[in-house]
Amino acid sequence: MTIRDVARAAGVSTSTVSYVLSGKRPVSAETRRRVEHFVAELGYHPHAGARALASKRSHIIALVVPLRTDVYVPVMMEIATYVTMTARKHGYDVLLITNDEGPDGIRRLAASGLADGVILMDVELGDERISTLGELRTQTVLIGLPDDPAGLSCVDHDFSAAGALCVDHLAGLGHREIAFIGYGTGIYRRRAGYAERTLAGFRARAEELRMRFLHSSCEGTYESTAGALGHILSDRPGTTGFVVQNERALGPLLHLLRTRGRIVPDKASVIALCPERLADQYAPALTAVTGAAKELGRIAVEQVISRIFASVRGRRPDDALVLLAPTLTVRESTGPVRLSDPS
Amino acid sequence: MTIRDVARAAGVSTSTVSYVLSGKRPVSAETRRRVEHFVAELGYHPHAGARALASKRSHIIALVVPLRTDVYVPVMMEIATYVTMTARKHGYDVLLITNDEGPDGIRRLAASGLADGVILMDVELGDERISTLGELRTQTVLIGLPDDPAGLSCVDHDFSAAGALCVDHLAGLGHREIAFIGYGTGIYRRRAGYAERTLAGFRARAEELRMRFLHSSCEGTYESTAGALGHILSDRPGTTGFVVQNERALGPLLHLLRTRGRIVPDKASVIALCPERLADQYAPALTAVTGAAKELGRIAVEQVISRIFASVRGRRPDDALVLLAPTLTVRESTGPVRLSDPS
DNA sequence: TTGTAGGCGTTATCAA
DNA sequence: TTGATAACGCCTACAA
Repeated sequence: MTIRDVARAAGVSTSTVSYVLSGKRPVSAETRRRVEHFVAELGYHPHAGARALASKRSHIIALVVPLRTDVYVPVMMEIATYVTMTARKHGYDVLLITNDEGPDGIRRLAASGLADGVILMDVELGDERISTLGELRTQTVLIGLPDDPAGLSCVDHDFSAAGALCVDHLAGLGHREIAFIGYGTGIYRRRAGYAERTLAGFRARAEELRMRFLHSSCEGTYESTAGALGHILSDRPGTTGFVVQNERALGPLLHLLRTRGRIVPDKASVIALCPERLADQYAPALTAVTGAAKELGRIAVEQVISRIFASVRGRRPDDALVLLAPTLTVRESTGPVRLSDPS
Repeated sequence: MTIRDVARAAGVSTSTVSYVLSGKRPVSAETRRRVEHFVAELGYHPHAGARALASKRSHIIALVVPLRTDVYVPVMMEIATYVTMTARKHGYDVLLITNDEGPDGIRRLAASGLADGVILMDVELGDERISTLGELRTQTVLIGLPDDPAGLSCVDHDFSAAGALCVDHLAGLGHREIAFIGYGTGIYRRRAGYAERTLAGFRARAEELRMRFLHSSCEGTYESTAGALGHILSDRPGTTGFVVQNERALGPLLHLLRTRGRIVPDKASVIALCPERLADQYAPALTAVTGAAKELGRIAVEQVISRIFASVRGRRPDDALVLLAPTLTVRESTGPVRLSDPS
């Protein structure tokens, strides 16, 4: 089943079939109808390799996923899913690449013409992979935000705004002494953008509003959460607001606050930086600041594709930098400060 | 940078370069060395499309992932990761396909020659996609177990054995009255293999050992977990062992048992069917029955590849059916039954 | 509006 | 042990 079979069946030349399929030159309505009819009837699909060879475009986008498991995995999977669906909508397929291949993997994709573009997930501040990308002629988009995004397009959540939004919400409820419970120290050490930037946004806004605040790292186990809370409450017993960016610490924290008599939300407010699905799942349901994973995936794909188009037309692609605004959803875990009664 | 450039540089013909790379015919040590030298020096990678066109093999495996989100996502991601890494080790790349394309998506992959083989994840008992696969000449492997796996290869965890293993462990500790807390009813209705088969294994073994048992569905929220536990304890107040196959119910359940005075493991034993990482994370750490996700991915890839090889050589591929034995890891949440003291 | 034909980079067959 | 060369299926510039 090749293009010639379709051409013969429809009584036209192969180029006409090709043009009907690509739309790159006008075809009379009648011919187009006949060709499309036989394409459908014969179940014809152009041979991907032949097409890539002749057109110099594979219609494949590579998605590089991290091997690390400290990121909240379901979110990555959700992004990957939306990347795939959006790509398909534009006639592209998605190739999955694990990060362990490193820069060589991307070089291979570029050199073999396997991928027209690359989407790199989980980019870190100071990411050493970024410099390697410049040499290649592959179009690249980052999900994440490196120190220097020159020559690339980037999409990410506006984590800084998310951190600030948490502070604003708590401040608006009258809290004056708050704490940030984040990820384990390893994550800050490797400068994961989502951790570093959220904390920075939190810090800046808290200082701006002259609030007292504390930052505490937490590995996510029950013990480490207990440790973090212990430190906070002994250093700053007056703390009433908790901003939590650590999915695994949420359950333990709620439990610990309860056992310590700090009933949420009457005696303590908790605001989570986590996906909606998670926030909904606790009792009390958590007020949360969230970013839309599907948007990330969609925009990343549209950015690579637009870069690919530009480069095909011989233009230098514009570098885009999109930061998605976070959303605050108020649920049951935050409330106005009540002066602690002496009872 | 094509094969001709390498050939010229090494002073040989293009076919010699090709044969050095593919190893499909003997090449003198000296020539091989020279060719390999220039391949590396020039950073040559064969053009994927051209290769696929000439050889009729794309060296790409398609991985079809479900869109549904009720499966425990990190496990799917882990499988996908290992599929990718194993595939690379064998010189294959992995194309990500979301399930929303349905059978047409797979037809497209086959017809366009984009994929040499397909791995279908999250296959259900009575899966309607299976029948469609027979028509295609693509080699297919299922992760999961359909009612009728004829003409296909399958890999999956031995969920039935896992269910039985839980019963055995509890029985060995002296429990005589146990309960199974599973997923929401929707999952059983669509006959997800991991749910149905685990429960069947649990049932069969419990009956065999003449234990009293109950099955309770649970959506995974705090409320539904409370509901499930409430039913169990009112119907069978003597229940001392809990088998839980529902990641989200674990936290709530532990908390509920504590508040009801059924201290784990002294007054109640809990055994989880979940990944190690999760089991480790609770206090007390959970005794758990687990399957190795990486093995699943690895075996699936090796099965497709072996099928592809067979079909290339004109043989009909053998249908394999591999069920991976589960592992029991005893932690802190299970212990011998203590007769409840009257205090 | 449509057809003809050259070429894309590899593989593999046939010779030597 | 190696080389020349005809496919592989499609795209697209050029003709008509």
